[in-house]
Amino acid sequence: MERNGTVGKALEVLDQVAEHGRPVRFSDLLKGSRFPSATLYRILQSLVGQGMLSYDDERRTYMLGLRLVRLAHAAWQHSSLAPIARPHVDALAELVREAVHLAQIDHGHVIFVDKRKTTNHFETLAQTGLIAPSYCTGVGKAILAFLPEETRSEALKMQAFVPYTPHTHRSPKSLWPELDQIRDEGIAFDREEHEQGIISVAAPIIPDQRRVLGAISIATSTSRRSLDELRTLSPTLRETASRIAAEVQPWQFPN
Amino acid sequence: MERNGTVGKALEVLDQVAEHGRPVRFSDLLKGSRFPSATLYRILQSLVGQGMLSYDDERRTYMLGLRLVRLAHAAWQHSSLAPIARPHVDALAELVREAVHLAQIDHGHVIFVDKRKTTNHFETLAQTGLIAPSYCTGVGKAILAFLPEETRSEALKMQAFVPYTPHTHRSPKSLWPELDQIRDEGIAFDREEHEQGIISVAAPIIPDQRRVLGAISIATSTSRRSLDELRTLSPTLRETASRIAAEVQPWQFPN
DNA sequence: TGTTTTGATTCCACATAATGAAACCTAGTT
DNA sequence: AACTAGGTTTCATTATGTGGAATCAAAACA
Repeated sequence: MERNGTVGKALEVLDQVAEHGRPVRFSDLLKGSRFPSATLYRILQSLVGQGMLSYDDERRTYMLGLRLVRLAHAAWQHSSLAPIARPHVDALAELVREAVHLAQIDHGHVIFVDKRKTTNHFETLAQTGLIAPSYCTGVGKAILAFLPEETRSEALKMQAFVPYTPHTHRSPKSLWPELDQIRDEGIAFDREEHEQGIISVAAPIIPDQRRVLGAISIATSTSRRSLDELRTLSPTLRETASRIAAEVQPWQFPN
Repeated sequence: MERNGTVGKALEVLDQVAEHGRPVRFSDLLKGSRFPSATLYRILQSLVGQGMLSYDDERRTYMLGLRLVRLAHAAWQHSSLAPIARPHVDALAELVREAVHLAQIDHGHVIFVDKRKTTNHFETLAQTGLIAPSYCTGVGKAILAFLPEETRSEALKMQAFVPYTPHTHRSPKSLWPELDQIRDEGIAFDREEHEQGIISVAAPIIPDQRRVLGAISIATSTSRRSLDELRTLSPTLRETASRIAAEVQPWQFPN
């Protein structure tokens, strides 16, 4: 058995419910679970009792509970860049009239913590709380490039290198040189690597010269702007990134 | 000791971290905790190991982890009205040019799952997940009124009846008749009961004639609109509520 | 520099809470 | 009435969590 305790098991079940995405019945969960019936049952009871899951008595289904939404409110407010960066993200989106994304990294994966869209004409996959791979997104590469050596190798090991488009990196081999270049320039590009027709520029957010906390990007579609047009926005983007970094710094030291 | 198991204890600690809102040190948590040092320590380790908390090695502080944000994203997507209601909320906000709130109820408390403000377009997502009392908010009363007898009494028991303003209900006694009236009219008003100068109209969202899933409201300040002006918006509001309800219905039945 | 204080982490004997096979419900079929 | 599938409870067993006390680490002090 693995190295996780009781809470690990409970969270495993919670994840399982989350993956399903719709109300799930007990037996459906049982099928995909390594726990025996009785154990799974008690874990579910426990989670429902705690408000992490909600149980529909009539349909006998489980869904994620609202306590999670409440906790997330706190998480978003306190443990991410988002509330600090918000006005800057707004201002940038207003200025460039393109989608602006704010992301952090977690266990090698990009997690979008905020986004601003000025036009409804196209949809990017990015939504708040959504996970994306780091090896094929602007924000992902921007963060990877500035991660300390060891953490970066760790993160790269976790990448699946799924070839989403013809432009997607297929292996760490081809990604490494680009990361070096990104570190030199302070700017990363997504050249339709995650989604056909979607490109972006991204800049890392580095408050104390040592740790990269996240990244901010401007994303658009190839039909609206070219990669070179995006490049001209990079000074503005970098400016915004450093403003956010400056505001994060004092906040990092409590008291 | 209480009726919660190991996961309950872990979640209690998680809540404690969430309440603090800033990175917290071990000793700060210890002060406000009923657990002895060693126990608290292991719970924290466990939560960090699971990614529910993140630990800053340098500053020795704990914050809410990104796994929580990810889970919450799923929770918001799947177990709330918000994604379904979103276009309707948008349209209504655009039409009436006032703040529109979407809320659900959980353990007697209102939880805002979406809000749209047309005037100054920030603070939107920031407030998603916020908790408010149900006895003194428009959405809260709209939901309470249509809850089944038993659930309603349960919920009312949990209300603290804090007198936020001179207009706030002080006890269930005065609230009951209003709830009856709301049930008749299908519309609830917040007459500066939660915040001085803030008023709202709210309509419940009832998909299957039996269960109220949430409520939608239009909120404004007394300086912008009078209560009577708000009342004229109630047909529009009710219309939006029933449109949302209609879309929720098929979604409720999986497969 | 050495010493004390405070905060964080580990130990270990012990108690509790989780486990899972099997028995038991319960509602919907045949 | 007998069957069945999905869900819930029992209970002896054991893994896990517990917390007082000891230890370690790092500031604050002398």
